[in-house]
Amino acid sequence: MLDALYANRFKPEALLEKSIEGFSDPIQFDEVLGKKPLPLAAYIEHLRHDSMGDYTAEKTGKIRIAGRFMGQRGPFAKLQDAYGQVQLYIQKGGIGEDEASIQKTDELVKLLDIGDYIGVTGTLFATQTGEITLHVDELIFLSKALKPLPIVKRDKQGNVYDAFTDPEQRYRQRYVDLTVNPQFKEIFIKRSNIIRSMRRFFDEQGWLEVETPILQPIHGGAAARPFKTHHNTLDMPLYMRIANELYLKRLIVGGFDGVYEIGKMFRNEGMDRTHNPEFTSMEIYVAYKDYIWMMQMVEQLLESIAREVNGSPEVTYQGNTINFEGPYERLSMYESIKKYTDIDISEMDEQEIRALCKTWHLEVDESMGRGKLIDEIFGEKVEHHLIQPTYITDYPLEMTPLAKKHRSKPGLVERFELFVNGKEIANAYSELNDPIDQRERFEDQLKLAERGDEEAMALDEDFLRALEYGMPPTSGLGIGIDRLTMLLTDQHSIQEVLFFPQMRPEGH
RNA sequence: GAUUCCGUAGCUCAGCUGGUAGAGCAAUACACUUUUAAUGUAUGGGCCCUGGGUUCGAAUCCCAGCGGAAUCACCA
Repeated sequence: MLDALYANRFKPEALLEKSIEGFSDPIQFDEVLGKKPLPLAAYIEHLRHDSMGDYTAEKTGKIRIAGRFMGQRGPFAKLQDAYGQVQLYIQKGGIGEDEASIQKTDELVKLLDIGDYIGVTGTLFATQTGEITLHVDELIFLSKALKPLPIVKRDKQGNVYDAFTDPEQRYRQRYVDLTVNPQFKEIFIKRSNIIRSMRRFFDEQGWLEVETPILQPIHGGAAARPFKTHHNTLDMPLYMRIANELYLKRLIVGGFDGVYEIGKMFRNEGMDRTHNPEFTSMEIYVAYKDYIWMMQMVEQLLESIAREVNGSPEVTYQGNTINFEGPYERLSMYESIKKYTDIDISEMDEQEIRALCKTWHLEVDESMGRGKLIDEIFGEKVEHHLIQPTYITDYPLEMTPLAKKHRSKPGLVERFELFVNGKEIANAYSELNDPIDQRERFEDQLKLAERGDEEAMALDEDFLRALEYGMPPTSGLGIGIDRLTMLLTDQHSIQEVLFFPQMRPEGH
């Protein structure tokens, strides 16, 4: 049952009567300037810059567009399509073939509400104030907005009135946010451009985009708590993937030179402004390469994305200017700790490092191995200093069960993480391809699990079997797409780069 | 999970030390057929998040719950 608001707004009998032509003879939107449908707002922008006002009817001909009616002031109305807003001139008593149709159109215009979809045909002209405007000579009703949109107004100084800003409503009703807040819509367009740009970069190298299982019997490849589900026919538990690394490596074993996957990962952990339970990652594995090669590849990749998406390798993020031009600073894990604390821990054993942590009042417990302790120090003392893109390399072996041992530094692995603005955005290894070593590393993880480390990695026998058939030397990389998007769009919160961030259900 | 702040009209918000609701925009009607957020006049519109408590009386004070935000914890 419609309440008073909607009954008042819908005026069903009246509208049906006025709009019958629109339903029976659906408008066909012409192809104009090779674009269909015509992005009129973009076209007008083009005319402003390139044609110096040559937007006469002779030049542009009749134009038909469709979109949302977004308010009226006298004979001037706004029509909004996917690309922006265009002013319409709707002259009372001036639209129609004969008296009857003129009257009908006038009545239809009076019944329009903000948000209604209409289609119009007309010619362009410039008003006294110079705004390029569509002089409407045909108008049909297409679809009704029963609920009123919150209308945001902006003046010439850029002041915003009556903004639709409540984050809860913006996220829950993203369709409204996208309709009335073009600045937030832009973020999502940019996100799409980032992914397209990345995909093109990889495709140009000849690497293959693949898809691997999201439902996995063993949740391998990372350390995190999974979402668990159940398959009825097989009557077995399945896990939503926390990573796809072990599957992509199986494909390298299968003979591909380079494979990558862009997709959702799922981690059953806390939510905050940089974590959502499902998030998008890009993982790539390239055969016959190592992590040194990968560092240089990442520099080229990020610089080219930044240039393509923002027009410059420099971006401003929360007041910091970040430059994605390579090469980036490279510091080993130990060097970085030495640089920011003046203490060299490279020769210390687990007990000494634990003692050091205690003098700094870091939260440590007996379940933490040497690797975790070092990670704790790094997170507390170093991470926040790394504003410009910086590679941290050569991690302690215990922290990284899937990376290859360092070619010259005992106890370390060939790994780097890329930090930007104090946050990790990429992680890469020279991949461990020795099945015997890999089995030992998994067994070390089991020991950590026995000590109470809930994130220790599970052993995957089939993955070991794949390695036993032989895997070429390979370098692998993962990039968090959401965090990269946050950086390139200057957003503080992951929710602003996800169309539908996870929320608690609305309850009453 | 902890702490702090917030929840009032479709939207943005005001409601002081308790006396049962206000503005602007949006909506409706009429007039105006024009401009560049905002024409005028009039009108309608509220389980003041939910449930308890204190009180003669609660949007306001107290408790619990629900939802959101920030910070912290967690998070390779």
